Amino acid sequence: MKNSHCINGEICPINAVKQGTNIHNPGTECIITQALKMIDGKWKLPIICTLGQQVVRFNELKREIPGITSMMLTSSLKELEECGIINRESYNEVPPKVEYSLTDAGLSLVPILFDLGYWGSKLNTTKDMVNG
Amino acid sequence: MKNSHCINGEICPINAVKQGTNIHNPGTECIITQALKMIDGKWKLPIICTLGQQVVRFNELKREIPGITSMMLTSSLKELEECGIINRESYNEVPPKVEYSLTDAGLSLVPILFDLGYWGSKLNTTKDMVNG
DNA sequence: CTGGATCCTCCCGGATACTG
DNA sequence: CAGTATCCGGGAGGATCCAG
Repeated sequence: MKNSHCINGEICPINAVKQGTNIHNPGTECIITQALKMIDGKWKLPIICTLGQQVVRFNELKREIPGITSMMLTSSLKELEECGIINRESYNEVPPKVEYSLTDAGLSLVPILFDLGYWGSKLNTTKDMVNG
Repeated sequence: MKNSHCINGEICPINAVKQGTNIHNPGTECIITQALKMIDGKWKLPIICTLGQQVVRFNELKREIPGITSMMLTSSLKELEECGIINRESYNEVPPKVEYSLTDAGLSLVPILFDLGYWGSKLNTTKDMVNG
């Protein structure tokens, strides 16, 4: 069964993960860790899911995501843009108008996240049954 | 396209995510956020991937995961056990012997994580091509 | 409207020493 | 061998005010 989950003949993610934890090899980080880092942080997921299929402006996002501050929204959007998950379209108008949307890569991430959510909900259901 | 990603007719994860961010509704957290929390932390992923299909003892894990301390290994294993991802089997022997392995739920998580890793690696490949 | 700059708090995780 | 106990620093994220 070893390496049965390897992707396209690359180094087995299992080994890659272990390398990723090696402080002597910080450059060889696991691809799963890399992917998780892209959506890490308190507000990335709400942003991704709020965007969904839509094109949304800054203050719309702020309204749709209760509790987020301008600073956290700005920095989260910036990081998501830098790793290619969202598009940022700025119009030179007064007052300013900036529109955010998911890239194709961002759109392709959504079903995977829903798989993960479904996995978690099944797990909780099982636990609830065991606990009565 | 709305709700096109809904899981089994449940509330659309998009709405669930936004509820999850609502400080007035802390109990209604998004299933994706819940799932991500289960594997959150610096050492959860290395542990899961090191276990893989194997049954591994405490100090074996410690050796296989460079940099981890006993304390972080203990607490991470505990959290993973509590949410049903790993099994803990303790034998009453001297010296002590405790074996850890993935539960069925834990095993079913691995392919999803590899999907995520594959998604991330594709995204990076695309970016590299764009940047030359 | 779309952010930036500053200050502050909390807690994750590291270091070290100890135990049944 | 398989953990505990304690102390501590750094960074993520919140609050508030400011700006083009």
